[in-house]
Amino acid sequence: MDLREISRLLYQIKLAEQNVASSFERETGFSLTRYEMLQVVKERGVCSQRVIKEEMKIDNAAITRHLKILEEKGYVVRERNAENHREMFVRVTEKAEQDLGHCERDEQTNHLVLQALSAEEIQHLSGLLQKLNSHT
Amino acid sequence: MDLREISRLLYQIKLAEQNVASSFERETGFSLTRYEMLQVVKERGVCSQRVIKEEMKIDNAAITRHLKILEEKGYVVRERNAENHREMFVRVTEKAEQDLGHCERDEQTNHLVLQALSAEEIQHLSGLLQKLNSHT
DNA sequence: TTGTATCGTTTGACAAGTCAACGATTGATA
DNA sequence: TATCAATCGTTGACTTGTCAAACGATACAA
Repeated sequence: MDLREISRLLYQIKLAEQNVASSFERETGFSLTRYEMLQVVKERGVCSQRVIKEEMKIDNAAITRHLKILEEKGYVVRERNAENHREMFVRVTEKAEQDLGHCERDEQTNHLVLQALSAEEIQHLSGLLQKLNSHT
Repeated sequence: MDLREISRLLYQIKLAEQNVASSFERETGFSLTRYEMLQVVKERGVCSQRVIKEEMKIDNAAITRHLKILEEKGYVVRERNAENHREMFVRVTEKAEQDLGHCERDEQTNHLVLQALSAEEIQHLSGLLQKLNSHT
């Protein structure tokens, strides 16, 4: 396994990422990152940006900017934590719940991944990625 | 397999891409994309940007910009095709060959992927990605 | 020969990520 | 208690990708 073969593999991962992310956005109307972010916030009810950062492994700056956009679109509300004014508390709005539920219902079977891979293959892929990601 | 599970999987792919790309760059000194680009050009001897585009599935604009940087660093030379002045012919320099060979020798076993996955697992991952990528 | 379509590349405007520097709070300590 | 350090978030500069518009060849038709 020389460097050239490794780079081919890594480049395949890059292409896969680009393909799936853009098809996800095309099909749902949400960017993958913002969809995840809304789900993370929704599942916690209320949470600080630090929690989002730890959960999503994404840079603080990116979070601030995504939340600003989500706020403008009326998907989240932010307010300072009264007990600790450094923290911003985020929660999703009714509108977000509705729109998320909406695309949940719309896009059941037509996703790129489901077309390309069987359930077992997806399971397998997920396991490999988890192993890869856990090695920092 | 609902939308939430799909987005989790896709987000794993995104994280994997970010991890492997940045560790590749840290370890070799080349960005993954530019390394691939140099290899593609090197393997063909001389080629037009259109060929790079088809091989790498990357936008034209990105190619132009990467090549500009590689040219500034002395890794590639570009000249118009004398038979068709629309095309730019690209080839790698001596310096590129040397530096590529250099990091080839340096970085044999310490790559993230090799630490995380066995040879069979890598094989398997590659197959799954290929299947995924071939579905557009 | 003169449009006109097409090709290959370049450029500009945007999206989404990084890092580093900053600012406001809070907590710890001398 | 005054100061100093750590925490949380924001902002600015940069990278690397996209798409769309523009550009200079070239090819082909009338």
